[in-house]
Amino acid sequence: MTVVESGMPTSISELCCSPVLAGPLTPEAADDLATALKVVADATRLRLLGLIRSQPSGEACTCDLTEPLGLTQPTVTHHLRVLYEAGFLEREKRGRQTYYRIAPESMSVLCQALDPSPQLLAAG
Amino acid sequence: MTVVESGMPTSISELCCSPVLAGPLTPEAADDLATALKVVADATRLRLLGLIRSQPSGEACTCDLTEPLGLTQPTVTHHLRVLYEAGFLEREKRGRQTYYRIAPESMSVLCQALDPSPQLLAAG
DNA sequence: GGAACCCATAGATGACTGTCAATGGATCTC
DNA sequence: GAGATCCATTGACAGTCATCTATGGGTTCC
Repeated sequence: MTVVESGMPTSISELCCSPVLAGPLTPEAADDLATALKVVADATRLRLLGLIRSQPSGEACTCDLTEPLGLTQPTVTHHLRVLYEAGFLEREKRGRQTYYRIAPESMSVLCQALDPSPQLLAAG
Repeated sequence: MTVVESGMPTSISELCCSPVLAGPLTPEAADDLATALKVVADATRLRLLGLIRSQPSGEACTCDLTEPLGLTQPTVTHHLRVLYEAGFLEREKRGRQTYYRIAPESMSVLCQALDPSPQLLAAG
């Protein structure tokens, strides 16, 4: 059986579309943005995103990721879970393996919230 | 006397211009990017950036920032120092006060390292 | 059905960090 | 110069988190 799961939109989709750093932030808005950034502000998770993105199929299962990172399987699973629950990854269970894909637009949303520069505003 | 200090380019300018998340990252590159992201992945520091940016003069001194944040002066000074040393803020000492400004392009550099999406690549 | 494989969970531990109180240094004002 | 003001530094403490070992739950293959 094939089960496709969509990440519960905890942090990413909360950020909406306005470049918040254009003005002062409410404590709540700052917390939401900081929570999403904390997920990406980790070297292991950044490498996971890079590894998954560089796969020809655009996806990777957990066992593909432990060896290049040099970490144990529970640690890799932990980081994949964090990325998934924050909305940066999609996950699909096929047989014994769980495949992860980059959630489209997740990075763009984060950047647009961070940087109110002209080219980003023009693109939106 | 007026002393203008430029942030020692610890993390931000190390990130260069290539969208690293387009492919797999070396442990060193991942560490550099994560270090820069950790600086911004804090609600207090995000609010500081927003407050400074929203000043009509584009700059703010420490005493302007403690009260709207509801934090003590040493804590605010600590966060301003972190942002400065990472290259997100410029600082200028005038008399008793120290004024902080947003370092131009610092956010754009971070976003370009994070997001290899078309509109960002086209702008570069 | 049993063995092998893949992944998730639980619990423990060490390291990092955000915050504060207390203090010191530098500058302005009178 | 004395006092006041602004900022930086230090040391301490509590909370968070990345990692590991050990274990359990499914799935495939023989």
